[in-house]
Amino acid sequence: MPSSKSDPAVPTRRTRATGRVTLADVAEAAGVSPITVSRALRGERAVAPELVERVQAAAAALGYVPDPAARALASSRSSHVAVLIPKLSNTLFVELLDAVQTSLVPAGYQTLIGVTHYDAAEEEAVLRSFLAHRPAGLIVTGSDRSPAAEAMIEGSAVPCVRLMEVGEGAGAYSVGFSQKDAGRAITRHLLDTGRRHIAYVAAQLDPRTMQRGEGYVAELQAAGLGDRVNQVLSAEPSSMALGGALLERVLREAPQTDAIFFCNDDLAQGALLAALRLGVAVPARVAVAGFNDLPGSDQMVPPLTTVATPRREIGRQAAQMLMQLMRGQPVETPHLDLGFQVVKRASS
Amino acid sequence: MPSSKSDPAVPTRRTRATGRVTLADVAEAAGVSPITVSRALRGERAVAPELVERVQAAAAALGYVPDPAARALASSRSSHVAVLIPKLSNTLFVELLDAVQTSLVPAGYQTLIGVTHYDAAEEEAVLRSFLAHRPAGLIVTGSDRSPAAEAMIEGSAVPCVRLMEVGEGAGAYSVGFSQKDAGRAITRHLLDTGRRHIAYVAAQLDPRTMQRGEGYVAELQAAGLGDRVNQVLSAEPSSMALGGALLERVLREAPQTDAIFFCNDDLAQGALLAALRLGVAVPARVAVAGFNDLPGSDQMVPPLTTVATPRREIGRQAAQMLMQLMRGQPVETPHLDLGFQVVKRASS
DNA sequence: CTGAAAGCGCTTACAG
DNA sequence: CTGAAAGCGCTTACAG
Repeated sequence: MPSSKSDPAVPTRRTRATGRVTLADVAEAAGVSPITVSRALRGERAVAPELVERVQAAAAALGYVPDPAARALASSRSSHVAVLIPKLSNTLFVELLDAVQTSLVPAGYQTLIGVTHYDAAEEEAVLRSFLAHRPAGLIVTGSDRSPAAEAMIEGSAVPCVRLMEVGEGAGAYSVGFSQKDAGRAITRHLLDTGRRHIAYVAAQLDPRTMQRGEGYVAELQAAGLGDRVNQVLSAEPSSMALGGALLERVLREAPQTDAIFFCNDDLAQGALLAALRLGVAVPARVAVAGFNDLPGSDQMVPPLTTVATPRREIGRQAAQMLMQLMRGQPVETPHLDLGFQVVKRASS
Repeated sequence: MPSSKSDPAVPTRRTRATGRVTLADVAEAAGVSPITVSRALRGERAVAPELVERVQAAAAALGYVPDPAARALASSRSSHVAVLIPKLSNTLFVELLDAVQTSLVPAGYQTLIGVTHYDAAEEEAVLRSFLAHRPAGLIVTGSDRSPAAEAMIEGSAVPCVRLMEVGEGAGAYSVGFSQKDAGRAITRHLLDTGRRHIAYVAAQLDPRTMQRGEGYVAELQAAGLGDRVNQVLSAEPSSMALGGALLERVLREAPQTDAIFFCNDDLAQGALLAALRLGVAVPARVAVAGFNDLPGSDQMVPPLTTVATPRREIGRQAAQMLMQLMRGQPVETPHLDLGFQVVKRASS
């Protein structure tokens, strides 16, 4: 029979027992105080090895799982890491996210994903909501945000690592590569193969896209072809269909074009398929290069020349860096440049 | 000058002031008790309209943001919704996730994303960790999980909606469509165009893939072609490159094949590109059909015949259903079948 | 190295 | 319709 509250044989229990195994339960089982359990389980030193063992055994036996909410409330630090990315429709960001998550989850952090849609107001709203969770860390894409958003990040004092760009203007900690240098490198490759009328075709127009364009311009100028600069910029979201349309447009409006550098592989893939449909010979009539080396680029007909970007490694290293910051450990290389690789395939 | 703790003019503050604006601050500003603020802000009835207004004004003026951890601890329900998907490398799941998130975030829920990699042990680990957060709701993909995982879901009493499959065996609540019927429909389309040697080529081999295969078999049998069944199953992860390789293999091992139904568009896209490379005429020599209508399928050469699946709508509706469950509201259609659409393009 | 006390910022359950 | 009390399950800060 269930014992009533007035039953004197039953020790007084917390009124709102949730049935959950708590620190106190483990403490009782191990014969120590709750605070000792807390310290032992968190691996805080200053606990006798013997007690640590006893506590761990008791915790395992009871199936104890710490309550993240209680922990967050008491310590004013949650186990959440907030990750802000512009879009889920770009494979690049999904892979970045996947890599970050793969590193963080085994270490006991929960990833909170915020999609900003390249919109400052949305980013601020997401940030506000996330910071209320007192995340232990923050990972954001690039360094292009509103002053208000920057202020929120600064004001929160939450460790923050920025992805994809590197160095000056990329906050205190960043992992990425030089977008401009990458734009230069692929442009140089096209020049090296004899192309002289090279267009840069971009969509979405985020800061990284523009930086690649700057690299393209710089390289043309260095080659004495500054007057040949032809940037075709579309603010529309990037897609394969758009890439095809832009190829057509460039060949119509600037028929002398003999090479196109697309800011992202989805555009370039779409352009290659459109070229097949239209009977435009690639690379004979026009060379095509992309950026990022996304899935499928090596399968195209012809295979797509592109710039391979180390996004998985960027995600992994950013997670490592953030974990060091969250633990209060020093970071030896606050701006980590992981480089890039020009991948020469048959489209150029 | 900063007032010292012993300064008698300073009212005693909580020792560990975090600087955060709390319920108590709002209560003081509004001249009511904290509990009234709590109720007013949560929109609980039984608060005088005038007070609600006063409280909201005070909260806005102070920039009050509720602490999710405190809320979770006190109510033993967090604002988290855990979403379990097999992989981030399949666009299908990313779009599902995006749709779920787009619906949930504006309603004040935080999405916790768990990637299971089609691995039972990983799924159990993720589930264990997520359930410790006492999520308000749970969204999982399909109904293929270990008894241990099912038991954890049941035992947690957290409302759960399953995605992509529908009806019997798909738990208490599901949003999706009949994978088997979709497999039948695309097979019938191939039969209708005169094909008689149709192969079903699948990778990854999750339950949904197998259900599509059952539909393929059923439709062939219904057409009196039960002896023509040719299922080529690869446990490898799905990819465009694999699709190309499987096309080659099928045409080599079963040269009489005049149509291939691939379980996912990435395989089919890879097959179409391989066909271009190899000079295999599609659809003249062999018709190709895919599944899901992923980005790019309409751009292929020739454009890919496939089955359009309403994954965004599935994500959206699942989120709506879950919100009703989390609010304790009744759900009129616990198994929501959103159907599918055969998209006839030039590859068949 | 260990612990008793207090508190994190909310909500629940009980009164009135 | 409103509130005082207690408590959610941890960690911090202070002692010893």
